[in-house]
Amino acid sequence: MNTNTNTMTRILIVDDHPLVRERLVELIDREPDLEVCGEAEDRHEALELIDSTRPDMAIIDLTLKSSLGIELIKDLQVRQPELLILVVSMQDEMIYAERCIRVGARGFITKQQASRHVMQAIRKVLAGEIYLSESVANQVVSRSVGRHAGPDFILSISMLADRELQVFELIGKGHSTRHIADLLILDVKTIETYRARIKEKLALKDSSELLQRAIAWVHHKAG
Amino acid sequence: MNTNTNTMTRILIVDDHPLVRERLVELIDREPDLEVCGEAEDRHEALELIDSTRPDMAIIDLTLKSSLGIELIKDLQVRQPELLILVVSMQDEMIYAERCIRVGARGFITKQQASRHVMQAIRKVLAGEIYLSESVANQVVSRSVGRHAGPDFILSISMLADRELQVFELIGKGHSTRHIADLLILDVKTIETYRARIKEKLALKDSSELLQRAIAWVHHKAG
DNA sequence: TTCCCTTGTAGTGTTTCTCACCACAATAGG
DNA sequence: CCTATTGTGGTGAGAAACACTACAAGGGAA
Repeated sequence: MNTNTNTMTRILIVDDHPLVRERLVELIDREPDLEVCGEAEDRHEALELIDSTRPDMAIIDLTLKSSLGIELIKDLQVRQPELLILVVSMQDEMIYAERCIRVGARGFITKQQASRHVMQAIRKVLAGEIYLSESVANQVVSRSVGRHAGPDFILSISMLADRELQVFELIGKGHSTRHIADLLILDVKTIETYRARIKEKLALKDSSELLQRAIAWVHHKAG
Repeated sequence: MNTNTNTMTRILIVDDHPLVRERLVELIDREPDLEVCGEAEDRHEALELIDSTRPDMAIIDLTLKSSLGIELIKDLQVRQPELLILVVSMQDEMIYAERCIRVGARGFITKQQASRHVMQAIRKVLAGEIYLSESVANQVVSRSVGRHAGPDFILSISMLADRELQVFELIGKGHSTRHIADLLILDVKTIETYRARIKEKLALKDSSELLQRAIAWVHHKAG
């Protein structure tokens, strides 16, 4: 532990994979101005450490054992609103990035990225900017080419009309078009129109992209 | 690189997470009698390195990008039958451990384990024994007793063949039949056969039941 | 108030997918 | 040794998705 503790940026690591934690600790501790002030494996430990160590930044794994990472982000934001949160995820699904940023994270990087990118992400977040890893950012770009999509891609789902959203959620639960039609007492053709409109609004190109988004959305809502 | 190369046990690491790879390299290289002879991110690199470096042991991440972990184990066994394989997984699902051991892996450990357990696993496998991490071994017990997530749900899924399970999981992530065929480099017709067999084994009557089960399964695994 | 855009609803015709069978070689299990 | 399972593909009929088109009702912008 460095003696100049008060001049250093203090970082808390929350990840349930020891190998990853250990490597992160090394990467951070060898920077002269950064230091790891704690390591947590789960939500409970994380909340305790956040209170006892008051870090400047937290690096959080999205997929912890018990509780969802997203909930943890929200909790941390409540306890310490000025905390900078960088999410490290195993999945490069852009949905997760959206969700994380929406609830207050300042960066999103996947574990597929080289460690120098991890450090870049840390630096960028510390500098007050938002960091998105390239694969995620590319998806964002390719999506905002669509004419409906503005810079507020994060809110894109809120652009859906009521019926569209209803259908979207049923899709995400794995229901077929026919089944949805039966449930809503509408013609199959009508549901097909909704599917088409949803795809257009969310700039999705085929039905599996639609399905994936819908699954992720339902998953998200369910917590 | 140590000069006594020929007296050392050479290990190949296959994992698509740089942070994990780097940490494994450190752990291994600081042992006097072990050395890392290569690192691979995917199946292709792994097969190349196995031929060019002829390692004594391979440490393999089960969940590579396109979830071909099990297939990779089989391939490696074919190319170099005397190769000792230790599987490192993010999931502690017993099903995977079973399958891995069945196709020739000599050990199964999760990334939730502390790094000293990783080294224990390496040593045990090198000594010719089979290593299973505790959490996995515990699941064997709790599976015959516990009932939280519906044991027959899991049991029935464990009746799926390797390829069937792969396809099942990809379905649950929302991929289309065509996309799955592309990912696994198989004919669409082959995937259709797997779909049919999965439906039969799990007693599902149509594709949306299949989809719903698959989504639920992926969800279940992801927590 | 007029006009355009969005929403809710549905039809037509073409392409793509699903499904119920079939096939066959290689193992695994008994 | 024999049978069931697994991994891989094929055929043809029927179902579903897709790309358009249509049209009435409502909501704002001009």
